Amino acid sequence: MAKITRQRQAVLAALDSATSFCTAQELHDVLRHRGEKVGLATVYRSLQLMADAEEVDVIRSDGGEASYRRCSAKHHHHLVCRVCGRAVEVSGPAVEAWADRVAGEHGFSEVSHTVELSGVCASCSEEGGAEAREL
Amino acid sequence: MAKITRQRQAVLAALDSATSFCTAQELHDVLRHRGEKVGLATVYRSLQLMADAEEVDVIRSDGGEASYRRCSAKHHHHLVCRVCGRAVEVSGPAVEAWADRVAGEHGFSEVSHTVELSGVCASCSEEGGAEAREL
DNA sequence: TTAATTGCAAATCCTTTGCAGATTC
DNA sequence: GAATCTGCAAAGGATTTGCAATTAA
Repeated sequence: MAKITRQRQAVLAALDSATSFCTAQELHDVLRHRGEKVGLATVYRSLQLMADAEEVDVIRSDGGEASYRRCSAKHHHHLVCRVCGRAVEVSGPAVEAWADRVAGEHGFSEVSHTVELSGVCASCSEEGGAEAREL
Repeated sequence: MAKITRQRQAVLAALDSATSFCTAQELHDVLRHRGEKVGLATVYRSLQLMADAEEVDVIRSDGGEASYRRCSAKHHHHLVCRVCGRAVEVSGPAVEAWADRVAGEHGFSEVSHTVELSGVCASCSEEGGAEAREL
């Protein structure tokens, strides 16, 4: 079973230090800058394993790439700023309830849902275009 | 502006006859079987145009492919069966309102949201594993 | 020791693009 | 006739995979 290798820990650490969702390639860059030598394929493989073990969340961007995020135990969603990329975690009891109800009405069970909100945060909309320097 | 070509109409027709979401490649196959000669690239291009014009819905599957579906004019979401792939359109006034409120609370504007529900539909869960033969 | 893991590069898969010829308006 | 399409094949970008060398247990 799963061995605890330097690479695996590095990927986890990179994931932990990320503010929001990251693609495998972004994580690979982070590791590279940190001086950790980890192959891109290994990053992909590690993320896959973690995703299978449900240790990380996976979402698909519009471009089709997979983004990963280490997830806290509890279920929640994200509100991401389209301009600066800042993300806020929001819990949505209302949404959870809605999802269950709607699913139930249609006879569905074992329901899971994906909810992602995006918009422009206060600072970015005021300044009319402050760039994202923080990634 | 948009020309009405045989290929374009064929893609639209294929999309209309589909029960649920289809990938570009699936649509291409459908057309092929119907005897319509339409290049794969053309299918992609048509779908892109339609998606831009908001004439079709686009979602990303777990595998990373884009799936398209002709949609009614109004905004709505989908409840998809993980087993047979059947999809139900659900409107979510509750979700829309929630999204706006949450975003507002965090100072975000120009909010958009993505919501997809998946589960196992009644027939599939009863039969404990009836396969999806219909695609 | 030994099964699991890594790295690299080649291979895949989905999607996009360049371009010459065909089409719609 | 002019601006748009289409098809094909080549190009791209993300992710996967084969395999020999490496490493944790």
